[in-house]
Amino acid sequence: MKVSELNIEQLEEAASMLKAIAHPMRIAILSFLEDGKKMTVTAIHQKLQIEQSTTSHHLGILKDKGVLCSKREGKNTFYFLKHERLSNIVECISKCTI
Amino acid sequence: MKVSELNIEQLEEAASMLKAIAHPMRIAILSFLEDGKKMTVTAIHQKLQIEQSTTSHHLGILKDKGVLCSKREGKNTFYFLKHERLSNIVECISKCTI
DNA sequence: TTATGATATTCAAATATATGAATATTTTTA
DNA sequence: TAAAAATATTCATATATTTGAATATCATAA
Repeated sequence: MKVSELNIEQLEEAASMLKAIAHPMRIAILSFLEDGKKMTVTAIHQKLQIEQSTTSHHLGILKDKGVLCSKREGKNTFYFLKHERLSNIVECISKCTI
Repeated sequence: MKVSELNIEQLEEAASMLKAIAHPMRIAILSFLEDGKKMTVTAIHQKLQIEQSTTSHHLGILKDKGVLCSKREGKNTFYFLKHERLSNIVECISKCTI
């Protein structure tokens, strides 16, 4: 499908997904999860040095908008990319900002 | 450069560029400008059926954040993609939302 | 030089997003 | 079952974004 054939619903869904990604901490999270890696909330919260609840909010946004998936294992919840392809967005935007 | 090596300034610049794109009308604008196409404010405003001033705001945001360039020719201002590569983002996000 | 067309800017109001403290929930372990 | 660890949710506050009417600016042509 050509991008120019996107209808308003598709434009809104794409925008909502991009908006979820468009935040410095959330881009960092995506970069941690390249190549199928999985991380817990605590691991991300410690690596980013932001509050646990803030981290959980960010992960919730990414999951809600279809960027991440999660899987509970005991006390931990592991988050990971829904589509490997999504790493391309971060890579592409990085190349355009150099 | 690997995405995982991005520092906070680079993360913020990438986020700011992505945030500029992350809007249904602005994604539509990007789709109009694929393949090096150039369009005036009026043409975009008519094609999107949104107000002239709103259109100008959107174009200003995209230009300010480094997504578009503009070139005045007489009374008209033509807008076009700064990096052809940016079409990939829209294409990628579209594939992930199907 | 004035009128017209094209674009940009200012401003206000409505809406959305971000953050983190406090608290609740879920799961395991003592 | 009670305590502890991990995560999620609620809530309030601060900040940012979106929209469009009104107006200003810029460029051309009469």
